[in-house]
Amino acid sequence: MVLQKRLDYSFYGYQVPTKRRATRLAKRRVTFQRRLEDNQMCAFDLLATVADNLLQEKQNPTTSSDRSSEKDGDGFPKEERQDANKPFKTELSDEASCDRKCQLEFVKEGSSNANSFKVELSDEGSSDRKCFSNISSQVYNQNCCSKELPEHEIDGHLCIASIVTSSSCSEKIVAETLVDGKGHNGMEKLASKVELGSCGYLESRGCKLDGDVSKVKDDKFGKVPIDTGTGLCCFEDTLDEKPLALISSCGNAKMSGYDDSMPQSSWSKGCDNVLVDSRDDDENFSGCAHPSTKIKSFRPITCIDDRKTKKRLASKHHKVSQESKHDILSNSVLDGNLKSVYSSRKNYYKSQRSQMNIPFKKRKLFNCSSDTNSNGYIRSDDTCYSPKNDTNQSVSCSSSGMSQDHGTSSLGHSALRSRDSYVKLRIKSFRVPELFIEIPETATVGSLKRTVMEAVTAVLGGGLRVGVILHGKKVRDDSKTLLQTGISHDNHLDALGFALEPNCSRNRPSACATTDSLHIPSADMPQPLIGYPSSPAVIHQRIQGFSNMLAKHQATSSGNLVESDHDSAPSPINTSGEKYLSDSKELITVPEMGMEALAVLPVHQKSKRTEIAQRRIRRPFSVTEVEALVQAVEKLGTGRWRDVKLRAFDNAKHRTYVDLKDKWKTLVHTARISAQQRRGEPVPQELLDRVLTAHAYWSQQQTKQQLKHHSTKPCLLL
DNA sequence: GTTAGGG
DNA sequence: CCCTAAC
Repeated sequence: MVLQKRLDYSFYGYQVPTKRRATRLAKRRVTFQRRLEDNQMCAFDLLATVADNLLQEKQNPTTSSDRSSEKDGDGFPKEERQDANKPFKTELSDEASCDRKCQLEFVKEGSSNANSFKVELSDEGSSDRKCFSNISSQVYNQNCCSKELPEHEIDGHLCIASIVTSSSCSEKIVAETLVDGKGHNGMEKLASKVELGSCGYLESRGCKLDGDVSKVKDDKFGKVPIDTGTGLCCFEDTLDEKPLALISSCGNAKMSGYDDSMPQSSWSKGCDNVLVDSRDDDENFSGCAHPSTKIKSFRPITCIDDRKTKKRLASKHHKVSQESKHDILSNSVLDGNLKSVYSSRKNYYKSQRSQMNIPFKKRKLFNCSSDTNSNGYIRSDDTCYSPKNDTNQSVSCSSSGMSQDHGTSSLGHSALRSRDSYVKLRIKSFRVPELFIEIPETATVGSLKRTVMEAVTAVLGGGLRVGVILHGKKVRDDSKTLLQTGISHDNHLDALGFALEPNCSRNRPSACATTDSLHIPSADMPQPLIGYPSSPAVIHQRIQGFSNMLAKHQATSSGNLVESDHDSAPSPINTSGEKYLSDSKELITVPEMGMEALAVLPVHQKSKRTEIAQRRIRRPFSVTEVEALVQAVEKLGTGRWRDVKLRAFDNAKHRTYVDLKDKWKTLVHTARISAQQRRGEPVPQELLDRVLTAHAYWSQQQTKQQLKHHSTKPCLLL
């Protein structure tokens, strides 16, 4: 099973209504428009936005006109309308019983080319709908036209717990996205560290990612039927048809309700419903289950002309991606972040009331599409994974940094504002690079958690630094004052952004892995899990860029052996992947900025990124591989790397002959140094001895050859 | 496209 | 692993 998890997601550039309409009808027809360039909107936001509106409706059941009268000057409804203590209910079947129910429906609008979809709010039969247009250049897969979200009862606080995506076009089921609370906590810490002048930053509450409680508990989750009939939304990328990622935000989320020891297989296949329980400390409890909410989104990927990119773009990969496009399923889970959003909203109502116009700007998301980005803005990406192998499943989960959003910032627009000459910034979150995890279905949830934790730790532990971006440019001069730089309280700081950047190259791999992995289709992996024991060890192997690979290959005595491309999955072959790579490694955040700013920033930085080559993920050679290499070299010699590759690593597509040559080089070096000086996974001395022997032998042969040449040549000349 | 070697 | 020169 393949799990792709993004710890954070972001997007930017969609417009939020600036005003509530005067009439009820109008009010309910709020159109959110995203910039085409972004071409994507994550389901999370979509839902969040809708939920936001729902919340308002709930709070103000009256018509908008009535509501307006109730509003304060800033237009925020009074808080007392919220019934915070009332548990959030999810009504799945008994609609009639719900006094207030909202149905979120993703509807394809117009022809397939309309490229827009709506989210309809059906409130007691009425058709309130919010229309999102241009969410994706191409939304909806042919097979998936509409998505229906389960009804949610709104109770004071909305909670759209999860968005699970699955593809109706494919039988493949999406795996679960698990978010390890720890991992997220790490992120939170990260974010909090950078936060400047935070006001009212709240700890994100732990959110549990739960299976569909209503059903899962009974059948051990996993039996929840996928409701393809309701219609799934598939966002297809028109640009290059690459599979896009799914977005889901996973804040502090943790799996609960599952037995750690339970094999994932029990739920990985059938459980496409993920329920997120969001608990709010302020409120007794609020949770919501969203069974069968499925959204599939594809992120548009722009092709880059980068030479390197091209180089690395294995045609096969492209191919695969495209092929797999249909197969891709991803689940996205919305998590507690949403909740946070609402809480924050709540706070707004409570204290600030000024930002009504900018509902969701709070989630600052920065997307950097492949074409954009240069300064580490990352497009909220998406993750797509589509293993051909049925056994493989992919999950993509992106979590948004929204969890930190508590709406406490005093000003809606930009976080920056102050009466005095202080610049107040509030960084809600930094984006954490995507992680790519592949784990056998038979692994336990517990091991999954550990794996995720490991990956997260690797990312966060790599050392980070903060970068400041102003108007799309990195501010490198640390000695300048804020004023000199243009970061002053009376300036519009919309264009100010921060980025977490790796301090060293260390983070790169991880980022890459995650990013790339998305696009690597299953096709790419000839032998998915075959030949790999589904032991925990394998799991480690799957964590690209982080842990040592403990791959246990079933060494074939003869030639070809070793890794199929599992590991290569994460390979940065994709164009998008490449670009993102650099992006990924940077955690990005921006103070609350207006939407425009968000949209604009990436653009500024567009060009630069493209040029940054993406480094392949580091894939330490396993002992098995080393053995295969040694064996091949013993036979073929040191000058025939291509043959060595074909002989022993033909199936390991991520190992080029150059890699093998390099490895041999290091092996020779390793063999010559003392054991104490060696690092990484220890190579058996026996192998090292063979390396030295073979190296000596072939060096001698080479020398002989050269001598021959030298001796013959002169003769000829003479 | 391969090799070899420095980085 | 990357990059390049050299073949």
